[in-house]
Amino acid sequence: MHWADVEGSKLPPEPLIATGITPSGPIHLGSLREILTGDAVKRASESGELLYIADSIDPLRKVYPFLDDSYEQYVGMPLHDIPCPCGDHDNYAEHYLAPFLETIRELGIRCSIKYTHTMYAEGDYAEAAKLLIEAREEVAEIISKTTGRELDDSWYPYNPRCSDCGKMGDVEITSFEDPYVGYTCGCGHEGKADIRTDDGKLPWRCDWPARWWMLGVDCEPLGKDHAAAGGSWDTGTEIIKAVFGTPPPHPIVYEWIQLKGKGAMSSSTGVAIKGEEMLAMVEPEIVRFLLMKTKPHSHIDFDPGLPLLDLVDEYDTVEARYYDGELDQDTQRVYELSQIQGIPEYPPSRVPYRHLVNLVQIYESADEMWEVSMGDEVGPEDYDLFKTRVEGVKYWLDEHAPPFVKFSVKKEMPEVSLNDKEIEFITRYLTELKGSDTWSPDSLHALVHTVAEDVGISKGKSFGIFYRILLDQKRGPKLGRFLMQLDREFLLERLEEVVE
RNA sequence: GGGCCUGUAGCUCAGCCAGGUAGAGCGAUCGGCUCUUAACCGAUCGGCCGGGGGUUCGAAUCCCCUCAGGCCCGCCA
Repeated sequence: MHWADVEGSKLPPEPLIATGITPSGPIHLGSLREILTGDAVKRASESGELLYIADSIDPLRKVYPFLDDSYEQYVGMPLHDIPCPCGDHDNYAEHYLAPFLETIRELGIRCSIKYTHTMYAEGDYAEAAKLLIEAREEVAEIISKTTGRELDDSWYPYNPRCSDCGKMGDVEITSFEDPYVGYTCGCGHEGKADIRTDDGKLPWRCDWPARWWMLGVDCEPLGKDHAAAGGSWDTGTEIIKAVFGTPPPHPIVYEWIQLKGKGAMSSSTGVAIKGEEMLAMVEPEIVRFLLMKTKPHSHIDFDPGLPLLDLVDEYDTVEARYYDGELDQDTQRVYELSQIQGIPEYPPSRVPYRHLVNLVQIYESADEMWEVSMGDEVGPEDYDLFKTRVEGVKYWLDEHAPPFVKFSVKKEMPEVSLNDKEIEFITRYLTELKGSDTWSPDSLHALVHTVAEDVGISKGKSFGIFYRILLDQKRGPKLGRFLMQLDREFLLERLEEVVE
């Protein structure tokens, strides 16, 4: 059974599946795994609901490397109250969230979205905050017991926000008279915060169980950081039982995604591929496929270079076999869970990504490529699919392709000096070419061998001549297919030019 | 100090949860035309399933121990 079905079968009917993120930086493929895991389980469990919580009231912790120094003044303020880095969004949180929300929409994820700053402002946390503060000694004991961390008597499970400087970092609570906590801030201000509002927030270790309780969360995918012993999962489960008297949700722990050779993806280190960058390279189904085929607890080494092509090929193969009914049950399920909305009635025809890597470098427009590719396998109804993939290949070539796959067909004959043998080779090749009206990648390829044999020139050299006169490079893509992809007239003219 | 994950063919991995004759893709080799760098088809080669012990009629699979690698927590989230 597929992992999503296994997890789904453990949940009650109509489960509420919750996940979330603190939008403090670019949201990458690793974070995508969290919501996609939730989405898979939601699909596996009938009539489940998926909830995505953006922790927009969480304060900015520090000036991350991707921020400029002016953000120093906002450290300690809720993300929702910090200006947008680019100026186009309402605030800091929205700046990072907006492209991500667009990405998950394109991935076919249907979920409701909540922002913690509105949840606090609207009083959703009022009851939970009260219960937690009243039980603060017990909560403190749970936290210190499971983390080994010392919490003194003045500790409260509540972080007020200074009404004067707007920051949460340096505030100490001095009293509690329901519903107000009195505090003094490092800025010198003394005030009180209404725990029924967004005057402050619960610390994460308490916020999390509070959500579970008040929303009735049945299942939550969580990163391995939370799951480690003494982590927030351990304290959260204890707190929800002790303070709220309800059981914790069913956890699904997922592993990190590593960027091959660069370590774990992380927004703060910049080692990451953003969700929208993934979609710029490959179809959304393929992003889903990567995560659906891998069990959440296995880590993924993602390599956006040449191995990306293997992933795309694998998807194409699985897709073709799906419609041929040749897949085992799990792989079949992987394919289904990779779809954006429903299973296409007919198998989509996809021009191989590797093939397009050449075409994109030969032709200017997608239409030209389309004409060259139109064959038995590709019908007009697949044009949109084709265009999307062409765009993806272009992006991949610009951003992630290794240098040796890149080339450009020279419109003018490059300056090359060919010796008599080489010119003789091309002359013979051209004559043979003109005499044959059935060109195929194989025949063009084989012709190199026979002509080279006749002329008495080495095979390696003879292949090289083509790359020199067409690309001004010593090497290039597989020759037979490559020559077929070129415009026929253009190829003949270039060869004529060599002969002259 | 603690936790999780991984270790199966040259490489990437599936199979483990519900024990029953070790699998796929890639690579390699050979053939398909004298076949190149990244093509296609067919075939072949290839593994005491990290090591040790236990449970069992039977273990890659379950249990214990051990070795190796990776990551995370013990600030914050």
